[in-house]
Amino acid sequence: MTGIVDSDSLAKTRLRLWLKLLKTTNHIEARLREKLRSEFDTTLPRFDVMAALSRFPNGLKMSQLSGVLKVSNGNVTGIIDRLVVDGFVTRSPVPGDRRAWRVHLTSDGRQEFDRQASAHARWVDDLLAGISPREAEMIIADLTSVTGPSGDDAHELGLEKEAT
Amino acid sequence: MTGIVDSDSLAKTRLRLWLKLLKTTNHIEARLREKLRSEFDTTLPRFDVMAALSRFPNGLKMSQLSGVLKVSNGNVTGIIDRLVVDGFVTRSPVPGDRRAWRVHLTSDGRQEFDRQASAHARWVDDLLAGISPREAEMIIADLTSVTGPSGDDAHELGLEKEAT
DNA sequence: AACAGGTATTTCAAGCTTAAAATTTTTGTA
DNA sequence: TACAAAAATTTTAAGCTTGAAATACCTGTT
Repeated sequence: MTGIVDSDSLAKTRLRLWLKLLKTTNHIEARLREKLRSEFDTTLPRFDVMAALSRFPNGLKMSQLSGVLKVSNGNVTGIIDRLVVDGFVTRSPVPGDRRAWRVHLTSDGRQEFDRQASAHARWVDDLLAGISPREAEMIIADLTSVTGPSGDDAHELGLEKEAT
Repeated sequence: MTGIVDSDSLAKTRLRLWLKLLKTTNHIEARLREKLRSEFDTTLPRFDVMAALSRFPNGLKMSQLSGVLKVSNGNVTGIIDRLVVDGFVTRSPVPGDRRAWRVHLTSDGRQEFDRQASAHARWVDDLLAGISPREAEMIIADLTSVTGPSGDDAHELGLEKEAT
C-alpha cells in the first residue's frame, strides 16, 4: 500500500516540476517576444533562425538549418522567405546539387542580429536575475538528465568536412 | 576590469540556463504532443483547455477561460468551436448577460479528459524520471523567483462568489 | 429615455507549426 | 544508359497564436 502512496507522491512532485518549468519558460518567452517585437520588429522564430545562421558563416542548407533548429522542413521555408524580403538573408545555389540552397546572413543581417543578440542576452540576464550562478549550474546539471548534454551542431552535421 | 568580466560570466551562466530550460521544455512538450496525438487524437492546446474546464465544474465564461490559460481571447474561440463539434464541450447562455457564454465539459468530455489526464501524468513522470524529488523541489523553489508562486485561479477570478 | 463608455465575444490578418504530398534532382545499380 | 530509390526542397491543409478591429450588449449618468 505504501508503495503506491510513495510513487504517487513522487509523480505529483514531478508533475509540479513540469508545470513550473512550463510556467517559467512561457513567461520568459512571452517577455522576449514582446521585446523583440517592440524593439526590433521581429519574432522569436526569426531570431532563432538568424542565431543559427550567425553561428555558421558559410551558411547552411535548408535541411541543415531545420535540423539545427529541430523544427520541420517546411516551417523554415516561410521564415527564410520573409528574411530574404527584408534583406537579412540570401539564398545561393549549391554548386553540384541543383536541388539544394545555401542560406546565409547578409552583412545587414549580421549587423542587425548582433544588435538583437546583445539586447537578448541582457533581457535574459534580467529575467533570471533572481537565480544565483550556483543555483543555475545546479539546475542545468539536473535538467541534463532529461535531454542529454548540449549537442555540438557542427559535429552532428558533419560540417567539419566542409570547405571554408 | 574584473567587474566587467565577472558580470559577463554571470550573464553567460544565466543564458546557458535559459537555453537549457528552453531545450528541456521543448523536448517534453514535443513528446507530450506526439503522445496526445497518437493515443488520443488531440492536441496540447485542447488538452489545456479541457484541463482548465475540468477544474471548474460550473464552467467558465470565455474571458475567464482565456484568463486562466493566459492566452488571447480570440484564440480560445476556435479551440472551443472544435471541442463543441467533438461533443466534449458545450456553450450555454449566461442568464442576465446576453453577451456572455458559459462553457463546460460534457460528461463525454469529462470522461475523455480523465483518461487523458492520467496518461499525461504518467508520461510526465517518465520523462522526468531522472530527477529526484529533492532536486525537483529545489528547482521549483529556485524558479519561483522568476514567475512568483503558483497562483490560485479561483481567487484571482473571484469565482468564490459564484453560485454552485 | 438617451447615450457615452465599458464589457464579452467573435472575426480578421498575419505569421508559426506540423505532417504529408508533390516536385525536382541526384545516385546507385542493373 | 535506364531506372528505381533516395534526397532536398516547396507546397498544402489544418490548427495554433496574437493583436486589433468589429459586434453586440450592458451600465451608469444625465
